[in-house]
Amino acid sequence: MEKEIPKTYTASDWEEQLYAKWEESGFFNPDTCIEKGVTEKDAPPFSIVLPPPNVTGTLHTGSACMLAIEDLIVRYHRMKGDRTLWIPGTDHSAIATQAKVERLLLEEEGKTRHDFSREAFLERVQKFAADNQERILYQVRKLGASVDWSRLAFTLDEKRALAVRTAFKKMYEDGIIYRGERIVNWDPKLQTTVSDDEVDHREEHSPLYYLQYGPFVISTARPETKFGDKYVVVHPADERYQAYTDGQQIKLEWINGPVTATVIKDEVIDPTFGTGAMTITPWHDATDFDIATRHHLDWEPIISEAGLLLPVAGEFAGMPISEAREKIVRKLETKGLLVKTDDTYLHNIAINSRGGGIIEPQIKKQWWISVNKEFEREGKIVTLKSLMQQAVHSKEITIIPERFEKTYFHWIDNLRDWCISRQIWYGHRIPVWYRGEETYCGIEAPAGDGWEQDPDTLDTWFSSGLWTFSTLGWPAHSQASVAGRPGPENDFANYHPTTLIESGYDILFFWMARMILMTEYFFGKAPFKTIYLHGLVRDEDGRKMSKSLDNIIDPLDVIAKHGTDALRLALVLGSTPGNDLRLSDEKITAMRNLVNKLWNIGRYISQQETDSGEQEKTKSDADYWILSRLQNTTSEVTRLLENYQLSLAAETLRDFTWNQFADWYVEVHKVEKNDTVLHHVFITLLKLWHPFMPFVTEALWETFGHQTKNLLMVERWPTDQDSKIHSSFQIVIGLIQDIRSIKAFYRIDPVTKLNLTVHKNSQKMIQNCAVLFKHLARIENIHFSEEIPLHTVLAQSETLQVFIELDGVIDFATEKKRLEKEITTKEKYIASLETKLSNQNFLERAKPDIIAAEKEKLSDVQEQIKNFTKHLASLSS
RNA sequence: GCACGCUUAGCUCAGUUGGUUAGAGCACCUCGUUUACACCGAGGGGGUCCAAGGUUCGAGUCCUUGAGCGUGCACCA
Repeated sequence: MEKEIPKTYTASDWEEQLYAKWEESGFFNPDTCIEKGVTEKDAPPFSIVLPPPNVTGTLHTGSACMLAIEDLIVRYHRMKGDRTLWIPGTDHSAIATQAKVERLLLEEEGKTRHDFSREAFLERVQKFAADNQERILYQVRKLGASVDWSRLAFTLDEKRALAVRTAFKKMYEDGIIYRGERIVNWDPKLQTTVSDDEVDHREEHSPLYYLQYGPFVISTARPETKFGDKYVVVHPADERYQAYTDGQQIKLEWINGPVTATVIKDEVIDPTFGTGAMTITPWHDATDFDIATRHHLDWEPIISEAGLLLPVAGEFAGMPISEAREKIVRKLETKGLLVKTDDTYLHNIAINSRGGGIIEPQIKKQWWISVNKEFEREGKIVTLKSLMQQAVHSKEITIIPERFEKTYFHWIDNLRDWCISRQIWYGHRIPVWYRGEETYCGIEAPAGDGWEQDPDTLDTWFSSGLWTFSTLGWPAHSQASVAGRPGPENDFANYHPTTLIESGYDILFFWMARMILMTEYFFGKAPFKTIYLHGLVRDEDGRKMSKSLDNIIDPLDVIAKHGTDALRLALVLGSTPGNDLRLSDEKITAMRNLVNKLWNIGRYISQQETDSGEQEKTKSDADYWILSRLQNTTSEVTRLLENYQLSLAAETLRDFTWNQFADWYVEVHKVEKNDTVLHHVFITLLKLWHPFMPFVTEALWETFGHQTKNLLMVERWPTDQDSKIHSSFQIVIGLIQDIRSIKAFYRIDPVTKLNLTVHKNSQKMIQNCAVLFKHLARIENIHFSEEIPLHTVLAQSETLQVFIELDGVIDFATEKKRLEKEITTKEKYIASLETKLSNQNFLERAKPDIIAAEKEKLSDVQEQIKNFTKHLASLSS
């Protein structure tokens, strides 16, 4: 090669142009692969959707982890010859995006959304989303993701809007979606409801007040909600309150004057908490709401949606909660109603996890998906809950790691109806119109005058729940799509249901569960076969990355410094599904070194004279050895990838690349010069590595592969031949290592060449590779003899023995000690093997191959110890 | 409260039907610039696999209990 190849691989010199080449080739699109003959028309499909990143977010290490894993799997399947489709997209993330834009408007222009018309505000949000989308998609490219850009989707685009409205309409007509007045999680800050799953809990100390409520003492952490309380609830079996009967009315003095309280007996009360008596505020507490519903009690609002006290609070009306609480407590105190205050009380406050405020439960009329409504499915009565359970229970879906199945079932057990309406503006509008008493649900607005559309929008996860099929042409093309025909209009038939979904375990409920719900409901099947959950990426101290800790690792910084391949490997190697992983500089550096190692193997190969006219050389022991190792590696890596054991696959490859190929075979090649084998192993290795480190392998392929014009990306995945190759070279390696070790032990300069004698019994094995052996072990002369010279040092590997001539160089007293120590170690081992093999139970119950292996071990060690002993004796003579 | 996970070499972690004398990377020690690579090479030290019981011929791996750390869900008057 004329081209000067740099000693180190500089990722930034390659990555951009390589990605451009891949993209231009069209091979990210399975239709192009079929068209160009890379993939068979009837090859098995492999489809996966990219978990759509938040359109206004930035790519974090978690997304990088996701992209690394998915691209790895996708590239493997594409090379394997599967019809591989990976659909990219972004999510409008309704609340998160709107909240962000609102914050920016306030900061930059001092305006709120109410300073705009709904349309004008949405225009601003859409512009912001569009601008940001470009950035996030650029980042996806930087990671090397081989997604089919021609099928790019957005959860809020036209096609998805049609899917959303179609889905809503069907569920509405089936009565699965209903409108109902129930208690909801209300965020006073963002002025919207959120679902149960979007609520985070934070522990907080707040005073627990004990208040005199007529003859009862009740406790509360929220005195500001107590104005309307006219029910006092006790456990029916609580003896302290036996004197009071259910429904009994009691007149008593309360915050703003006399009230009539009614006694309610309900088993939900925990008699051991506080005094065992409590008053209820059904409008602002879910448990209270349940009690009120059960006993048909009245309810009224105390706090407005803006978080201010209502007229029922009398003199406190109009105050925000924070201000009112203290004043109310003071008034209760002066009235003598405050019994005591417990300052040690710890309770959870609910927060909107989407950057919102403290949740204030309210009763509101909202849209819901009923998860418990029974309906008929193939002659059976089912519910959405049971369908979701069945999908995993029947193993139609496998979750990796398996333990998340339990978490999933537990979540479903606690699942309540899903509140899907939001009061924010950004999102899919609820496709329902009202006119007087009439309600209309449809894809389009109804004909006629006077119809008003529901102002609410849908929970962003409603549209995400449809993602696996809304991206595959449903509903526009799903009916007419034909399996086996190319083109996006046939995607539904070709690729639905998808093969795999991959994401962090933190969105198992938000997203996976909802996709299962939707797909099971609409199609009676699961949206994917396998769920692969990766862990959270943490900093090197194991902390979650966050802005406040200032410990965020930006994937783009890592890429700029060490390259995408190094980053991807750092996220894949040494990590297991479902377990968090720590990302450290050391780890990324180590991976960069691995990338560079492969690069330098390529560099070595490029410097060899490739004499194409030369006849293929006869294969040596070492050649057979590396070929058999390659074969093992190929089959092992393939097996591991099929089982989604990505880290082990990478580790297997690293071991082969570095410890077998680079450390031994490249050194062999310097002597034996078998270019054909060297090249073959390297080329195969590039293919095997490609899914893990796509850039450097493609770069090497381009530079050194040159026997084909194709991109490595669409080369065929290597298969292992059936023929088993045998080679004794591994034993020679062991011998060389033993010789080196002996040299180091005696502090002999490694460069020093030694002479040795080989017993006739081992002659053949050494002679087969004599030149090579001499070079690698630094041997000057080899004598073959039945007579072993006196005063030598024994080096052995399995049955192979050589005698190093070191008379006059070393102290044989030391050598005796060394041998004695070796013998002692081995004797211990023999003892443990003998114990095992003399155990009748072991012989009767262990599998025969295990017993045979143990016996072989024993005889091997016995042989070695015999050699040592014999040699020790010769030293003494 | 219910559930799940982690605890293996100084550090970070692998170890998938229980079966080589328990592994890797980094770090450490000794030696080395041999023309692929010092982002390197050769050699080496280092572990009662959290504890205690149990099942088994055999346990890092399975069961029970406990400890420490972490996570999810529920409750929270």
